[in-house]
Amino acid sequence: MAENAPDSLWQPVKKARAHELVIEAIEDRILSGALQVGDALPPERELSTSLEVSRAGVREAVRVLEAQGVLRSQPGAGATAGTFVAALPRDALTRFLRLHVALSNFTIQDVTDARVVLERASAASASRRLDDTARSRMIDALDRMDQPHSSRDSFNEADTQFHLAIAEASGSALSAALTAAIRSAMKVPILRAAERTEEWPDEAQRLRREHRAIYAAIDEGDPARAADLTEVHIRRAASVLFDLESPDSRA
Amino acid sequence: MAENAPDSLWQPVKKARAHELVIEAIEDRILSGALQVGDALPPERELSTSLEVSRAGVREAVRVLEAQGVLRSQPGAGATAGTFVAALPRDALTRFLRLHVALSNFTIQDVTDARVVLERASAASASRRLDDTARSRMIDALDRMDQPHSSRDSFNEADTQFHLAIAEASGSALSAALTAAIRSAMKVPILRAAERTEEWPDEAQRLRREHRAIYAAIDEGDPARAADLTEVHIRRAASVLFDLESPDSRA
DNA sequence: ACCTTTTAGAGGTCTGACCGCTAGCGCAAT
DNA sequence: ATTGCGCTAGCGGTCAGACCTCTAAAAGGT
Repeated sequence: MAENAPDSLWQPVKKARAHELVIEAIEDRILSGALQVGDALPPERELSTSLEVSRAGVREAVRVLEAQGVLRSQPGAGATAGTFVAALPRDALTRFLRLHVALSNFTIQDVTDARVVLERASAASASRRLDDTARSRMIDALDRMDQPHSSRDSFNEADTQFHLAIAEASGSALSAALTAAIRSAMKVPILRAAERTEEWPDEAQRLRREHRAIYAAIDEGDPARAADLTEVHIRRAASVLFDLESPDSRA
Repeated sequence: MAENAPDSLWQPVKKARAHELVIEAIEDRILSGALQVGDALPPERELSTSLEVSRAGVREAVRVLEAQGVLRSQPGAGATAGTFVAALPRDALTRFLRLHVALSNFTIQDVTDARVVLERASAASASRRLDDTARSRMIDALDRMDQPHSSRDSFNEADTQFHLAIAEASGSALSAALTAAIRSAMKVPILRAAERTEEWPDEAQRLRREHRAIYAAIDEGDPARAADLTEVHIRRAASVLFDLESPDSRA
């Protein structure tokens, strides 16, 4: 037999930990369709005997899936108590991105690029399918940003809501979730940057104008202009707030 | 006092669970920059006494952050043992999306739309900055798809690698991570669909041609063509494999 | 100097107990 | 009949303590 086989053929034997096996067991049932949204899992004690791991192992697995928005646990009795399959990807994604941005796994430049890509598409798509609900959400956010005495915090909140409204009007749930998560994850860093910015009134005024222009393009059903204005807006704001250079524009 | 205040003012009192407080404590230190990649956390027993929760609570929190690629635990002794702040968002994102796609929180149509948005941008960006490493990765994947007797599984694997190589060549870490996670999350559903597809040899041949054409556009530095070919490729393949209609194209 | 053994301390696991919560039941007062 | 109350079963939430496995590094022998 060959003595010196390539290393790639001899990958390390994985010793799975108990809670990982539990996660896998639950994931398998989800991926196979045996578990769907709304379904209940067996009680923790029951699962722990069935899977032959301690209850702690089961609980660690449940915690992981709960944090990912896949499960939801509730104490108590009766039909509402127990652990259920859920569908709350939004907050989970936001927390995930916020942490990894803080860890600099993704730089401000990376995040800005991704925002441009996603929000160009959101703005263009929203231009084609704007309904009254979305329209009023955007106008509401714009109006709140117009409050002359609003704090940077509440301005930032309204700013976030404006971009979220566009994302959700785009009609693509995943793109919207990604856009929303990224903008939400950047909310605090943006606020921090705004607090450091001198000449904030001027900048706020500029942001108001840009937002109004984006809204006008969407409202008039002009996808190309909405996309371009969105890109310019995001890149300019990022460069002012975070002191970035504007890289080459993308397709 | 007002009796009928708006519900929004009376949000439910939240009862924080022990492990959530631990997560928050760790997150705060990460968001404030006190904990950075590579730093070690105190031992579990120490943390549990400091935070005044049981070790189980600490472990549940660590498990959650570990699953998100934020922490990494290792048993043993000395400098390598313990729990450390890590930076492995990739697998975490893939698992997250795979589960939520399976739960139909995101439909195939949603995922396809998001892929188009992200991969158009990746392809265009890669066209502007292709280096030899990326070039050889793409060619390698293309060659493996050319193996006449390759199984659908290995074809799918090479297909995934091709799209991954483009994403990573784009130079934007977050876009690349999102693209990679989405394509990886769709790997099994795509394989299942391919196994159901009749006339697979014809479809495989069509995919080979499309991939080669995309590579040619990238290699020649033609961002617009690379983006368009990528969109057509993704939408056509999705419509064949998953029986979708091609919606309106996006900007 | 080198190899082997020991050890300390980290995470990994399990057990069994107890606490807090709440739907549903039954009983009592209205 | 309706309302209100308290009880109870069974769920998740928490905890303490024990034991196991693993491994870098110290201790010791060759």
